[in-house]
Amino acid sequence: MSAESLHEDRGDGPPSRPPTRAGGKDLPGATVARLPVYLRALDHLGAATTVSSGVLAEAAGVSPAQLRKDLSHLGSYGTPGVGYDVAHLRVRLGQEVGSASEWPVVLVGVGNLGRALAGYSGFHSRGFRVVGLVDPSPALVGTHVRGLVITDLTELEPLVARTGAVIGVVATPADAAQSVADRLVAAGVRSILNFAATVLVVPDGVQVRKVDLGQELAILAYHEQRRSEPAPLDRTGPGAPAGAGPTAASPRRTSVLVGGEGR
Amino acid sequence: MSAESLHEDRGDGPPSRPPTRAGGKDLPGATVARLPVYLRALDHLGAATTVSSGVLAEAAGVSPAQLRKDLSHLGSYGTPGVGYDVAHLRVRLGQEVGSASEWPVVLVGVGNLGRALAGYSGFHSRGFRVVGLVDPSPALVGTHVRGLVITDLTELEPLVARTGAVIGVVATPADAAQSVADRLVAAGVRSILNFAATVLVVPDGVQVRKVDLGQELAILAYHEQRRSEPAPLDRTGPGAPAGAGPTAASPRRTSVLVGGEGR
DNA sequence: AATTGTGAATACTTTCACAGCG
DNA sequence: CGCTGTGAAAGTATTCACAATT
Repeated sequence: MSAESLHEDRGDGPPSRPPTRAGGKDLPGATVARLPVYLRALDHLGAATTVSSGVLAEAAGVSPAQLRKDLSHLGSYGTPGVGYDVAHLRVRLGQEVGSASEWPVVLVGVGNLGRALAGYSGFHSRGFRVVGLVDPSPALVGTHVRGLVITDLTELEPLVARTGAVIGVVATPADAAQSVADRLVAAGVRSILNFAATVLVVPDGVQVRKVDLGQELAILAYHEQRRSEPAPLDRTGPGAPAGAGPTAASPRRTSVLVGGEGR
Repeated sequence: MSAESLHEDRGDGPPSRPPTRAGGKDLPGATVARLPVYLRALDHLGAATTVSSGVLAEAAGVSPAQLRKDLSHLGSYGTPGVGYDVAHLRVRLGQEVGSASEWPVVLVGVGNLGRALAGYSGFHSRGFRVVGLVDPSPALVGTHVRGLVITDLTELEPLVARTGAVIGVVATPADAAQSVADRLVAAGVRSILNFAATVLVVPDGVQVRKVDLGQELAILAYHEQRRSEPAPLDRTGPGAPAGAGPTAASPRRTSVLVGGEGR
C-alpha cells in the first residue's frame, strides 16, 4: 500500500497559489457533477471578460439560480451588478475539478469501445492523458493504437506503478470487469470509470462511476413508450389498492432531460 | 423477428405497440433510471425462480429498501416470506422499460465512438436495434460497418422516415451536434442520446440524455484531488462562517459511487 | 439598475422501521 | 418465522425571492 502518489506536484502545494482552495469541504454531489459542465461552457465565451449567471447558465443548460448556488459553494467571486470574471472563474473551476494538472489514466480492454476511448479527444482536452492500454488478447498485445503500445494484462500492475495512474477505465466485457477492477485497485488505482455492464464491488475508499450506454437508451425508451400509450390500462395487480397516489397534476415543465445526471 | 412495422405514422401518431403497459402513473425519475439495472441484474440469476429484495439489490448495487420501494411503484408482485418471482418480474420490468419491443435507433456520426456504438452488444441485448448509420464524410458514405451501409447526412430525413426510428444517437463532434439534433427532431425523432460535448437545445417534448465521457472522468478527478490534499487551507471568505458544522460523524458509508446517475 | 449570494420554501430521494401476510 | 410493502422521517437538491452590493 505504499504505492505513493508520484504526481504530487500540480502546482498548488506551494504557497504561490493565489486563491486558496475553499474551505476544504465537500461540495454537494450534484454540484460536483455540474462543475465540469460550467468549465466547458466557459470555453465557449472566451471573448467576454465577464459573464452573468444568466448567460453562463444558459450555455450550461441549467437555471441561473442553480448556477449561482453552485458557484456560491466555491466561495465564488462574482461581482453584484456585473457578473463573474471569466478568467478568474475558469481558474477557480479548473482547480476544483482537478483539471489543472494532467491525470494519467490506464485503460483496460481495447475492444471497439476501448479503442474509441483511447482516441477520445474529450479526455485530453480536460486534463486526462491515457498512459496505458491493456488487453489480454495475444493478438493485440504489442500492437499500437493511437501511438500507444498495448500491454498484456499480466503487466497491469507494473504499468500502473510505472505511470503512477490513479484513475482506471474499464472497457472490458462484463465478465472480466470485476477481476480487472480488483487488480487495478490492488495496483493502486483509486478511481474507476466502468463501462462494463456490471456492478463493480470495490473496497471502501475506491470510487466507481458507471457508464452504461444501454441503460441510457433504456431510460429514453421508457419515456418514449410511455408517451405512445396514452390510455393507461389498469394495473392488473392482485389486491394492490391504488391508494397512495398523491400525484398532483402532471408536471408541465420542460420534458427535456438534460445531463446524464440526476433529474 | 425483424419485421418492422411498416407504417410510418410517426410524429404523433400512436404506434400500435403490442405489450400492454400498466398503470399510467409516472414513476419517480430516479426509479426509472434504475429499472434497467434491475432488469440486467435479473439476467444474472436466471436459475433461481424467486429472488428476495436483498439478493437482487446486492446484484444491482442498491439497498434492499430502495429496491422494494422502486418495485412497489410498479405495483409489484412480491410474495411476503418468499420474494419476487423471477420470470414474472422480468416480464414486468421489460414492459415498463420498453424493451419488450425492438426500438429502431439511428446513429449519426461514424467516427471512433460511433463505430464502437454501432457494434455495442449492450444495445441489441436490451431491445435496441441500430437501423441506420449516418455520416457526412464522402469517404465513409457507402461503406459498411457492422453490416450496415453508411448513409449520407443529406439522406437523414428519409432514413428516419423509412425506418420509423424515434430514437437517435448523436456521436458527432461538438460543433455538428446541434445541427444534427435539429434535423433529427425535424425528421421525427423524439429522444436523443447525446455523446457530443454540447448542451443540445431541443423543442419542448423532445428528450435528451447526455453522456459526456470526459465529464465522468472529471468527477472522479475532483474526488481524487480532494483526497490528495488533506490539509485544507482556510479560506479567507468574507462572511462565510467556517462554523458550518462539526459534521458529527464522517459519512462512513461506502464511498463507492455507483451508477452514472444521481448522487 | 443590474446582478450576486443566500435564507426559506419546495420538491424529490433515500432510509428507517414495522405492520401484516404467506 | 422471513420478507414484502409502505407510511413516516431524514436527507438532498432545486427553486424562489429579496436584501445587499457595486
